[in-house]
Amino acid sequence: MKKGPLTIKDIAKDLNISTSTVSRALKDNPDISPETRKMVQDYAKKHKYKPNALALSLRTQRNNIIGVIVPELANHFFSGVLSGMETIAEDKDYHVIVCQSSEDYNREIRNVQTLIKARVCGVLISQSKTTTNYDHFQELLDNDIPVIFFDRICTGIDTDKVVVDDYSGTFTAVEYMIKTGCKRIAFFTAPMHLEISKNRKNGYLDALRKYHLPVDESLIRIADTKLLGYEKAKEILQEPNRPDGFMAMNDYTASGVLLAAKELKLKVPDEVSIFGFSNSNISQDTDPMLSTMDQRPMEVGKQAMELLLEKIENPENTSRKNKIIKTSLIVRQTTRSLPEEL
Amino acid sequence: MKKGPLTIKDIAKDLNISTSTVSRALKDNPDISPETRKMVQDYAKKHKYKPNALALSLRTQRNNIIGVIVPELANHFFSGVLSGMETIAEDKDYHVIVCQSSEDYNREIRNVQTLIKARVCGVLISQSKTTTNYDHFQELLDNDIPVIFFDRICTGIDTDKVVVDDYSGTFTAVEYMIKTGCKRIAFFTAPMHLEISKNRKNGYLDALRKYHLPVDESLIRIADTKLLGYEKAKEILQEPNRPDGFMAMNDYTASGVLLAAKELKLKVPDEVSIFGFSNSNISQDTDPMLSTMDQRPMEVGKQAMELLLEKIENPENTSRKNKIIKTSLIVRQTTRSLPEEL
DNA sequence: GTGAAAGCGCTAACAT
DNA sequence: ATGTTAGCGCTTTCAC
Repeated sequence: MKKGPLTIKDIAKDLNISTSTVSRALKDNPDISPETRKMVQDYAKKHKYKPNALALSLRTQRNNIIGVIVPELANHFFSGVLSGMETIAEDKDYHVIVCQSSEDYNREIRNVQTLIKARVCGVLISQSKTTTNYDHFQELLDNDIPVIFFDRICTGIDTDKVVVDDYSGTFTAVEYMIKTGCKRIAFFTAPMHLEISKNRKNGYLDALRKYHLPVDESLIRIADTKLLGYEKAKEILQEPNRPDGFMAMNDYTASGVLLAAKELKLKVPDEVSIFGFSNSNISQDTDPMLSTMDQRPMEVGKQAMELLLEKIENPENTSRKNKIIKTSLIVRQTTRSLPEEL
Repeated sequence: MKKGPLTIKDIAKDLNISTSTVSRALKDNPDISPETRKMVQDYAKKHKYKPNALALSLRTQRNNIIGVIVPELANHFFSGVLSGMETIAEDKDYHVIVCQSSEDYNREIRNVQTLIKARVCGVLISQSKTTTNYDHFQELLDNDIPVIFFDRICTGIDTDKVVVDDYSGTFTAVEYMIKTGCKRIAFFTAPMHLEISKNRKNGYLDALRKYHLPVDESLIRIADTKLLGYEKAKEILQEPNRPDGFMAMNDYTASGVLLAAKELKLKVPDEVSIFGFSNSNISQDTDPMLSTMDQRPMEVGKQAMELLLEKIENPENTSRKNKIIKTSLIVRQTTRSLPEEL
């Protein structure tokens, strides 16, 4: 009676052959006679032999583990992204180790150390909001561990990235409102030092320009929470020349705008159109339900993982790749319908 | 110029000592002279030596990886649970590998195979809704891999479990409504064959009994979605002897009930109290915001992970442990305030 | 067609 | 106080 899991050695002893023969037979090596192969394979199946992944890793120096660092797991977007990553990884026989930075720079550093120690063969990162120094990311590269950033990308490190197309997402949403009759569209955004804000603003401005609508700076406000959305909308909607459309930073802000409009007895979407962003759960909970842009978290996750695995499996290819994930328009009830196409 | 990461061998060669001395010096073994120790440690730090976890695992037959199988990652409860697990694991230097079954029995089987192959040292499972056969779980135990179930426990396998206290959560919520003046409380539940429904119903009934309120079977309805909550509430609220309180299966159902009450111009909470369950995001998005029971996902995750690590580190202790995580009452705006305590 | 032996990185008996 | 050796499970030359 032996202890521990069955090894190649055990099989060899039991079958009176050498370990190398067993090893080869298991991989259907044609050098080995068909009879021996069959014998070994039958034995393995019968005794549920499972190769020791640890020993394998030690030899190949590859453990097929991918590390992922996200700011927060309990978040609709990130858990969706992780879900997408999982899907691809499972397909190609990789495992995913998750770490959360909890938006904390120091914890993020520890996450990186952990992953280096675990000798993962690649890392996917969406950086914490508090991270401003990138030495720890560089350390990954110094250890020859490929890194891909997604969503919250790090512009200070030269590597591949996967981002959501904020520019054209915003452009499309604003264009939709214009096509459905809006003439004065307000833009509620996050602080302008963020990359995301700049891209969204450009999308907004370009849509207005395309349709020759005037740009009114007073319609552009910093508001990225439900409360701020509510307050600023209430303010702006009581001015003489009130807007007839709102492009919000996210669904929470949009829900605040909606609240303000309802309180002012303005009809949504007839008098005021509202567009959210993210397609988070809340967008289906409001009444009327929010029109919004889906950021396709699954797709972000899948693409990032695919990019990484490609890089791992073709290390000689050093070209930079940036993927931009198109958002997808979700028209619900806070915007009007498109007029019939010609 | 050598390639690959620095090994003990490299250090030994460079310092003209043996690998065992290096190994010992790195662990501050007192057998080694302080000078040698310092020399080795300084060298290691300077050259950023990192022990090869793979080689270590091969020796110790332990890789400090924990597998987790959840039905769905993009879910408020499960991502919270995972978050809690992560916290504990990180503390004790374990890694977490996530798998999602996507509520699919066959995928769950594959998840289990994957984890066995990866030779994880323990597994945490919340089973898929479609799982009715437990052979794959048994296989984990046959491979000497400790298993803990959480939330969606498997009653067919003899192992430790961590569950949410549905009984007393419901009891507490119903009791709260009674204390704040409700006399006729409806109970909206999921299908009664589920463990969770039975436990909740018992909590509901016992609370009524404690305060000598009559049980009216017509107030107990199957409703576990927003739509069903809306429909059944609308129905029941228009009957002559309408209820003045609702205990819902989850926050979605509760939001449907709220919608119905608002449409019928009933004042919430003055004329109708409503309790949700889960403390999911939506509970803060409704107007008024829902009173609900928090299921403390973090706590579930932490406790499950602690139980597992204890089992891994003390394999000789074979006693069964079941943990019941108390829910916590969250009073928002769909219930009245408690009268002043005496 | 099969076996013996070396080696992946590290540790721990067992020398000296 | 330090070095030598064997071995964790597996693959892969190199022999025969």
